[in-house]
Amino acid sequence: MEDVAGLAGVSAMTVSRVLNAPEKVRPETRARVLAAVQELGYRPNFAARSLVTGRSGVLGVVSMDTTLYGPASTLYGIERAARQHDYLVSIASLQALTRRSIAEGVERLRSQSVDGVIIIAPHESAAEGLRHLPKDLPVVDVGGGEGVPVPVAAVDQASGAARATRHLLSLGHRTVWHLSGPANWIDASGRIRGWRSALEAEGCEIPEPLVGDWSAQSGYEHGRRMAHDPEITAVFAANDPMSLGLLRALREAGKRVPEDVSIVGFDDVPEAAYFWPPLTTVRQNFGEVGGQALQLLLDRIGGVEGDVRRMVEPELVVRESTAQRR
Amino acid sequence: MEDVAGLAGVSAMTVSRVLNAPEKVRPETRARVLAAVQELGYRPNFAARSLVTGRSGVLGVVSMDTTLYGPASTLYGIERAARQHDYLVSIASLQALTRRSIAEGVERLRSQSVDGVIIIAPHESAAEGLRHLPKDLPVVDVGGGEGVPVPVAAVDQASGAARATRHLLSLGHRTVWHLSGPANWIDASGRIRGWRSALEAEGCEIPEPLVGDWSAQSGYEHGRRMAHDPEITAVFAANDPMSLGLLRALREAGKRVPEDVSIVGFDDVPEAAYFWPPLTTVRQNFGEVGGQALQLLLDRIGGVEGDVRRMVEPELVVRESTAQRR
DNA sequence: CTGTTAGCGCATTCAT
DNA sequence: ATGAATGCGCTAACAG
Repeated sequence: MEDVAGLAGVSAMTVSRVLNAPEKVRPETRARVLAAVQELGYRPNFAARSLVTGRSGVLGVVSMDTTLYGPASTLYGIERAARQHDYLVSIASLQALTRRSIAEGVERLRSQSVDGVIIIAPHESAAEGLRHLPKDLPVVDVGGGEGVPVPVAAVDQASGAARATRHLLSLGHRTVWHLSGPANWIDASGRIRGWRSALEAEGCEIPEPLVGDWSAQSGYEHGRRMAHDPEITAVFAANDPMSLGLLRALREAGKRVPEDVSIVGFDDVPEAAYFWPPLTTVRQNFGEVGGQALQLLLDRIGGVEGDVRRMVEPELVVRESTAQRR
Repeated sequence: MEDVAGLAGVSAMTVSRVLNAPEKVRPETRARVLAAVQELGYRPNFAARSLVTGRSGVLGVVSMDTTLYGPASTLYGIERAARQHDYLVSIASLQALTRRSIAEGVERLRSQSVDGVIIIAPHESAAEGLRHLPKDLPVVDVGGGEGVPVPVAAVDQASGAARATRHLLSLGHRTVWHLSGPANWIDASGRIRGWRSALEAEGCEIPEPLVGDWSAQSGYEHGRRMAHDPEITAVFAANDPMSLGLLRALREAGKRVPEDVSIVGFDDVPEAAYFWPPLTTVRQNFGEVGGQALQLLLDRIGGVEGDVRRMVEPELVVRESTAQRR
């Protein structure tokens, strides 16, 4: 910076001003400095600035398995939004969602002095972890449940599940079975809630939910059993991979979809339109959730207080895996 | 830090040593310092350390669309490996893989003084971008082509494609058609190369490759056309989503897989085993690639010179979408 | 093994 | 509108 100042014939201070508050410097001086910056290829030292301002310009994201479609898309949304606000995003991925591992991930990020952290941890045990966070670090949760002590951005799972269920009911099905995710996942319980309330509202019988583990394999295994039950004419599966497994199991057992059984999934992964048959499913706008989470975090960093919940509405995408009950 | 030093009755320097080179401090002193650190909840200031050491402990990853299975998995592998070496990973995702956008991503990362950058950009235009990188920044490329001027970690695409092709040939098919990715993607051209050479080695006719865009939709569209040609009994598709589209198109047209047409994909996404029929495909170990890339980068940061290529062998996973020619 | 001195590159404060 | 002095928190180099 001294060099730049020298070349431009000003003091280091002026260079600093040009970079941080250009309007406080006379245009001609500014131009000279900028030219010098260009010529010398000067790059501000981030660590030094951070040392004196106390802010790093880096945000952290703690997440489990960023390989899954949901977390990956959310992360992508966060990163895109962060870029627009001139923030960089660092990631800490977790092996498990225990209170300890969450604390550890946050700690790792914090030791690099991130300005705030977004936690993607749609699991009950995460809520516990969120309660024991350092108070002096702005934190936002993505997909968190009700009792979470920090701002939350999430897709309205219950609403999406209700849409799916009502769609099936409107097709004349007596009731709707549910292949759910593991019970201690926030998303899973939200979807169960929405499904159940939609059935209740219509006075339908409420079957016991079948519990899968999100994988296509678990959908397949449950599907093999369901195929034997002629009562089952409509199934709402809690995500698209399970729907895929379900689809295959039913077909192998000689059931036709949607003629014999209608199926609705959840997520709308890019491939869902090319399942066989094309899958009716509930689309989650993860990018939007990521953007909302970032905004919430920026607010927090800016000193805005209070617990906020930003809910994003999911959307039912009707394709060919659902049909009128016969 | 002064406070810690005071409480432990030592100088600030000793505290610093305890944190960075514990073996250079007498155990009892060390214990006292550690206790003081605990009690005061002291956290080293990262920016200050970085300012004086010149290293930040942060690595950058530049990638396009971390939503796709390949990049997401690679990123995950990198992050996991980085954690073991006490590095944090920051990401810069790109909208497009032009020379400009790559330079911009690297620049964004560099302005936050990352110690090195890994570029996931399996696209030809990226090679151009890689040639114009700052010389003073350690860079490693994932999935890059031959002429790339930096160390590269990648799956051996040609080898995987050859395996897939030979598998089909060994099943008695006269030749193998290829549904490729866009020509300017490194992976796509590597797979074309491997497929072609395997056909040549057996003296088979080499059909013109059909060019898709990686999406299930493009697989579907090409599939509709291919279904009319009775000559086509074996297809090697350049990734799993295209295979999915292909599968559906063929079936809709009344062709059976694998009885009428055999299909091999590439990637082995988690759902591939639940396609209908379960997809024979080539598994890429992205985690391994990520780990290798990180190691390469660490070497570079450590001053190791030279262009290195670390190739990871893919593996053929035989399932039920391929069968003997009838 | 431990302490002292110095300075990393920048922004804040107070002058001019 | 610009400059000079000061210190952010830490570690490298040297001294003891």
